[in-house]
Amino acid sequence: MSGTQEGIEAQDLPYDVFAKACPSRGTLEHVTGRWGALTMGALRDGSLRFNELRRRVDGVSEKMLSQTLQALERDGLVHREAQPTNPPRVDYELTALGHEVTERLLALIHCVEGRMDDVLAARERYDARRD
Amino acid sequence: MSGTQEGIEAQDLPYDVFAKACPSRGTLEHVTGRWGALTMGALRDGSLRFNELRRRVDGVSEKMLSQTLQALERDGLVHREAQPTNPPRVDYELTALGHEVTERLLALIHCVEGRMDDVLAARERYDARRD
DNA sequence: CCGGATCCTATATGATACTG
DNA sequence: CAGTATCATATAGGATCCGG
Repeated sequence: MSGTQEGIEAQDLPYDVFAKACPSRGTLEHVTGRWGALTMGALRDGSLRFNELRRRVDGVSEKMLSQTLQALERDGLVHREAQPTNPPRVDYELTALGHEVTERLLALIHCVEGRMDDVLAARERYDARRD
Repeated sequence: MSGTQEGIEAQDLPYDVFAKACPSRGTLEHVTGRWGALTMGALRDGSLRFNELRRRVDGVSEKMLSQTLQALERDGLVHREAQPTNPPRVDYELTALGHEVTERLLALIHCVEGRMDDVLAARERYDARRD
């Protein structure tokens, strides 16, 4: 037991995000978090510098972008390439693993974006029913 | 400009999650949020009652589950079926829209779960390099 | 240009008690 | 059972200044 999804095509994976203590839960949060998802999505088409990323990920602060990138780099999803020049130049790009994850992530994002009209309509119905 | 992803297969979608003010960003957060993702994933194989969900989504509190379900219901991703019996019985299930989203979500989750060994190895390398 | 350090606020989350 | 209400806390997030 212990909170896992039982039966039903359980492939006996060693990692189960439904279990409270599973480390995959943390990584999933890095990937799907507010800034993690957008950062990885922004890097899909190639490497970007720090401030380029800041502009693409509209609204992110320096602090959060820095923090987000470090978590993604630590998880092996993003590679950081620093040039010891002055002024410094740092490029970020997805690793092979990062690309795999980002593909799924973008499929999800595009799915949501493509259905937003339905979502907004549902919201109006929900709010109306609560007068 | 305005923070959108330009060029590159831009399908001119009306909604762009990279834009700060786009409502899709909020919905994406409901879907990918700590409890939203797990809740939708748990509902994939059929409807569940409130406390069944609580047990499947290991670690969620009553409050957060309730709050999460309301957001997902409002977005039209989850349907709530309440029976006016005593004691009350309430079943939650994915809507058609919810299923579409959840499929993508689970593809992402399984991708992450299946690559956790790589992630954990990357973490050790990262931490070692920082002694 | 790329962040690190600091301070402060908002929000998310958790624990507990209570109700129909 | 299925929540809501309340209180307390942790964490996320933002603004700003500073240094390599």
